[in-house]
Amino acid sequence: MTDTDQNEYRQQRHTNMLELQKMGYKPFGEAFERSGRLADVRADFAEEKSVSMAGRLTTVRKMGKSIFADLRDITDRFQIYVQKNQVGEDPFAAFKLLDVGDHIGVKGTFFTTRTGEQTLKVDSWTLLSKALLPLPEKWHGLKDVEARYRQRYLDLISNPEVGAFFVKRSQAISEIRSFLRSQGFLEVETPMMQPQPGGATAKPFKTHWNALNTDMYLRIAPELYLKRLLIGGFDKVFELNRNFRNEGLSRNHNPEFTMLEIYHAYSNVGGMKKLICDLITHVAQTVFGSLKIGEGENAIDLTLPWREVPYRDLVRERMGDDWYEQPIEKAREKALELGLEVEPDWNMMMVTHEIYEKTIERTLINPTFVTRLPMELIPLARTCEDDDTVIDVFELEIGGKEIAPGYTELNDPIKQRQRLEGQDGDDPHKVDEDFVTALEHGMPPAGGMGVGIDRLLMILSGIDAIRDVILFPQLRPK
RNA sequence: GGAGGCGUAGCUCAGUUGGAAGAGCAGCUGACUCUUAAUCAGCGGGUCGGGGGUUCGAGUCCCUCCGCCUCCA
Repeated sequence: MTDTDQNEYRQQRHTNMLELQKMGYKPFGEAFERSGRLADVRADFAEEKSVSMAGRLTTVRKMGKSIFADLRDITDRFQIYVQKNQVGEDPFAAFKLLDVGDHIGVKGTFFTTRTGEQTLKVDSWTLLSKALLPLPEKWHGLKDVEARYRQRYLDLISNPEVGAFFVKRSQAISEIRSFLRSQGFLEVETPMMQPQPGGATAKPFKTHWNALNTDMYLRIAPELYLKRLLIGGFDKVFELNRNFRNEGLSRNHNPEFTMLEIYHAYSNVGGMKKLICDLITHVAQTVFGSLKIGEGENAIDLTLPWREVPYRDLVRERMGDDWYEQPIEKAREKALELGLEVEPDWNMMMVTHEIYEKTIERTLINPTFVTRLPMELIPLARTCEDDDTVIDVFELEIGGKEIAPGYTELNDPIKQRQRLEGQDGDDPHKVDEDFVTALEHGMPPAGGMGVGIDRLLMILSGIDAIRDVILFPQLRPK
């Protein structure tokens, strides 16, 4: 018994492979020089022109002494025509042993069929790689959600729009990098393994460094290292890479996700605001071709300028002008009426923020900068000059999702220590002494910003599950 | 973690009240030199997610485990 006995498909294809081998074909062939990708070759189509192309055989229409078949690569599908008289008796017989899914290379000349389809008349062909398992069905494609993620390669083969999106994702990432570079920002790489996770409030993944017998954490944010670089004199830096948070899976959460963090010395929250407007509209325009996304109720218009509203004004606008003047009991009642669960010991700020997160945030469809958030929510940024109970910050909301928070960064080491101690009062060990020490050496005033890239791409492409914008989303191991 | 839904051929899916496991595509055999979801004729293909139970009899009902989806925490 061998594993080729597993099912009739593998067995049949194995048999076909052995037959081809007998006829002198190498089932897992060699390099093949093609004139170009299928779309490029098609772009230069001319009657009688000689070309070579390679791809995966996706459909085969056998008609006695001639065969029509489709080749596919990531760019296109192209029809080839194989005639017994043209290629010769043995190569024709061998071609009939090919299976859907095999990679082949072909050489021949262009012609146009009676029905007007650009086609390659094959002079010779070679086997590049045998597929021992069949592809998903050609017409319905692969729909099984689990299989699509666990075997993404099958998804990419049978659902062309999936591949098209990930090409756009790659272009968007590339545009973000070149845009920031053109503005004078320096891309840097900081540790993904950190002795102490910081820069955000989230559960980290823990791992162990054997040689040093010490626990390490996958980063939840690169922030504290990027700020060290500001102290070191890099005045405009960004990092575009993965963060890890030890949380569950959902439509909007993958435990590893792509984050862009940007820091600009001598700038502030206003500078960040300008930068994110320019960055997002640039990517929308160059990669997705429009500032308008979707239709109907949830259509998003990215046309500048974007709305800006202080947090408390927004709350008053939705909950009534006297929201902050009422007793806390009344606020709790209203939260309960909205179907929210609030704890009896929550204060006004906590109840209000619950309402904000659960009911108000999701209604902010067109880009909205929510500014002046309560200090308790954000420990690492500065308070406003005119009011030290609110933070000089924005949260950019698009499509009902938080896309990017931007700050005027806190560079006062004394206040920073107080904030960190206040945040984790029970466990003073969690104050990152090394970071506070760095601040004591003097960090320039700066604007800083984080951009959730996966969510941004969901917005720009109109895709509503994070799994569909990540090539290999995490799933429970089988 | 909680509630609900789903899991049947390689793929996409049916399966009635508990009574002989089905279709299309894919595969195999044959015919066919302009087809394109090729067509025509014929033939094979199943651990009904795993395990247990009820029953004369389970894809179907019950329990349990696994995985996926949706909503909630």
